[in-house]
Amino acid sequence: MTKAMPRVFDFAEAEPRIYSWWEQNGWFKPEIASSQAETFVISMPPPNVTGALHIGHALTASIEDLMIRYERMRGKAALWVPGTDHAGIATQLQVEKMLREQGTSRQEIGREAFLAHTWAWKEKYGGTIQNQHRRLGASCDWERERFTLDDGLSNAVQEVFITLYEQGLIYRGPRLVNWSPGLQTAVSDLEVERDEEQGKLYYFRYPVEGGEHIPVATTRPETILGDTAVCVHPEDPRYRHLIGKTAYVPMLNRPIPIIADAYVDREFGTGALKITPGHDFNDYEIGQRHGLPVINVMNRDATMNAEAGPYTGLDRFVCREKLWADMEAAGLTIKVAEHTMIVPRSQRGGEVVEPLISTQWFVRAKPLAEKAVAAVREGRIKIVPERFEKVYYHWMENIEDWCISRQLWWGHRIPAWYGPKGEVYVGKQPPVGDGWIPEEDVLDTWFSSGLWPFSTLGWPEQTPDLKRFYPTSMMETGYDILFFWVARMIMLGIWFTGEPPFRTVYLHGLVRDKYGRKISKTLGNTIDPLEIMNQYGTDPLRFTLVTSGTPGNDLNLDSDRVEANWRFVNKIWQIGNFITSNLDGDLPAGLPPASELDLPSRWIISRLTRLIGSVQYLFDIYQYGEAGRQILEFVWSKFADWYIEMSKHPLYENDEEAKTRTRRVLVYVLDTCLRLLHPFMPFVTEALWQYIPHEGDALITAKWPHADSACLDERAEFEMNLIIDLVRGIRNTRTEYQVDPGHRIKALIAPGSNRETLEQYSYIFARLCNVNEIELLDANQSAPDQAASVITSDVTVYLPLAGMVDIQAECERLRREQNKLEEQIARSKSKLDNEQFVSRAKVEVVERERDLLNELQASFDQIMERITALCKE
RNA sequence: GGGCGCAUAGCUCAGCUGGACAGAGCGCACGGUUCACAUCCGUGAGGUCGGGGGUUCAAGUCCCUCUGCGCCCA
Repeated sequence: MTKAMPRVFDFAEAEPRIYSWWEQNGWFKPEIASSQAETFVISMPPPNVTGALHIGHALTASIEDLMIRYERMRGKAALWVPGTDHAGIATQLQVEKMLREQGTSRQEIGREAFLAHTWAWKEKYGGTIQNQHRRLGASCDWERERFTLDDGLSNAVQEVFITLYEQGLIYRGPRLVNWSPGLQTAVSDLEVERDEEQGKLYYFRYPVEGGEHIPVATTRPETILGDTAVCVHPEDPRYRHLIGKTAYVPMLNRPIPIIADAYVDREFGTGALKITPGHDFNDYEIGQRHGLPVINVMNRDATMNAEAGPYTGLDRFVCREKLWADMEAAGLTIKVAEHTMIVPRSQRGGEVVEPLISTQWFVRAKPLAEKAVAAVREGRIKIVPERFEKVYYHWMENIEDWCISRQLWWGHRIPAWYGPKGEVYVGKQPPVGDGWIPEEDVLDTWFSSGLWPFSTLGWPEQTPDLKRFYPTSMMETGYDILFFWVARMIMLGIWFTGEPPFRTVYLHGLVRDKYGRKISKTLGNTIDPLEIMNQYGTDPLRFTLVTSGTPGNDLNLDSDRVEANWRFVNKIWQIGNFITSNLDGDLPAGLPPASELDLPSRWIISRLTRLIGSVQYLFDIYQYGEAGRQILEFVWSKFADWYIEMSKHPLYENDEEAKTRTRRVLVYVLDTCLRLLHPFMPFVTEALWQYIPHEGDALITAKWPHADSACLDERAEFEMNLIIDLVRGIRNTRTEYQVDPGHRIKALIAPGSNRETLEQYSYIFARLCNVNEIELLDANQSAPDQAASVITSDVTVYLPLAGMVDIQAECERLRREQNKLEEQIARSKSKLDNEQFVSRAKVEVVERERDLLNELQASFDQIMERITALCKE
């Protein structure tokens, strides 16, 4: 006996209840599968521990949960490892902001107190995002949750650092790095964004010995103070005579050489280049080639240092103005021109990043990258969509050393010590003896997240989890962190475990607003997933996120679609309502034998079987969105609109066996649809499944459907298509003749070759197009003149609409139909007359075309017969 | 400079391995209180699939090229 269902799906009530029921039963754990089961493992991209859920997380979680639920239903030991990231810069900024509001600063309270504050902050806000993932229905194994600063993971970080150092792959040294003056730390190349901006190009005259001048242009005049050469093209006739002479740095009068290098672009600016190895990456290289000294003129806060002479202490931009004004006064300036240039800005703070000489720790990336490239080339890692493989190769093959030290406090402290004589020691513990000072810097957050797939499973310990679940199966994340994260996981994973950390990389796009604009706080177009879930529930949000786009491409999120999918959720619920309210007592599980089934049942089962096959194919090629759309189409436009409507006939008649058969089909189809939909919409499907007859405890652990080709029934599909076409034709005709929808009409059917079927299933017309009286005509019987006709294949339905049918109008209608058919027949015939088509196209295609032509021909004959009988010239 | 993506109905998007008439949702027009659902049902209007060329018996779908928009790398 089934329980009565509530009339509407109360997601606010159901979601938390169902989620904790799942969780408490341990169904999120891989242990529910047998110990021999194949594994399927995803490491969740760890969100910022103190962050809040945004729409991008919702997309990530929706896709990953879909994958996990699908594989779990397929019987795999599915493990989704959740966790969070300490997000060094972001979190430190949050806490510093708080301290500022309290009137203090991290410098004031010191490192230890600051870290205590940050841990407290993490404890306070750390749970937020996990709970928000619960709201999304994420079926991850919370008992295996990890945090990048956990002891185990910190140990992994140290292990990796020390090993790489011992292998000579980590080194420390002064180098030109990207310095973020606002954050007061070095950042990696990836953390610098380069955008075109409108700036100025300053032209000025560089004094040369002997009273000559050489014109030079720069976008950053303040760096003049750090120039150590002027460089010209060796073949530039304008300046050739100056090569080897001495120039003098403006305002400082420091002598520097004029050198020649083919790097100089003679077309740009004045064709002469000032060289500042201490503040420009290209100049640094030129400086190396020519053995030029490196002069650093800036402090870490981007004020000028003592090397700047009279400008010492000025901010870099103030210095720029002041220096230029002084040069102008000294008659050294030429002009200032508008200029579009590339400005490097900090990804985080947005301020202009300064190339600065600084002693930092680096990873020599090339050896790691080589293995990482090979893994993808050899197919041990597959990237979906495939086009990203090219992007990956390009980056990996041109990889630069990775600056991994950060002048922050929140993060993994670099395991290094400096001895009293300036020695460097790398290890977990300081060496014995006095005077060893620990390294102050911490590691780039991505260094620890680069270990995520194996550090979360216990590495470097050979834990049972590591043995069973590593390598993981799927890395699902946004394409925007392909380099930041995915590439580094691959490099470090292979280097340290000897295996790629995952088999497949699936990259999704960015969520944008409905007009395709990037989501940003300043634009005010942020989409809060929590707001959407409050309004519509989780399922519509998830379904929308998964079905609105295609892999690897950005998706424009339109709230109208969420609303439409909310209606879909209701539709499913109402289908359940209908079916459960029409059940009575126990129902045998499964389907009755096909031989006992009526035409609509054989048809819906055949269509459902095709759907399952199609969904399987689409899942196999990661086309989840299309799969979801097809399921929706089936549920709404096949099952609800047709089968359920037709099922009312047996359900409301008195044949108990027919009733039972229909109920079994209804339950079977609904059950299968719920299984197919569960990975997309876990809550409503589970909630509803509990109301229908089922075996097993929960849908979350139910078996994924497979297509049984024995259920395909082409004949049934043909016959149902015919009936559906006729029903549609009758509906059209009724509308065209403006027959009141409530008005029941009579139909005379000339059944052609389908007499038996139409006789048996004439109730469908009664039910679906309000025809109350049906008469099947014999071959020799003629139809009344006062009737509209609906023609499909060799069947004609006459609707004697007394007083409504104007014969002339009907003839016009028929002639329009005739013309249309003639066109179609001509098109079809010309194809079949084409020898090339018949000989080269696949047999099925040719056969289908022949069938089509036969159908068209039959309709055409019918229509001509009617025209002859009815229409006089 | 190199690479990539997108361009399909008024709007937002599908269309996977090329195969009759090009699809959905929303919007629009018309009509519907019958026992799952007005969070619904029925009917309809609306598209030279960005332009051009090519491959093929067959192209929105593959190739080339041009235009526009966006992204990544340098």
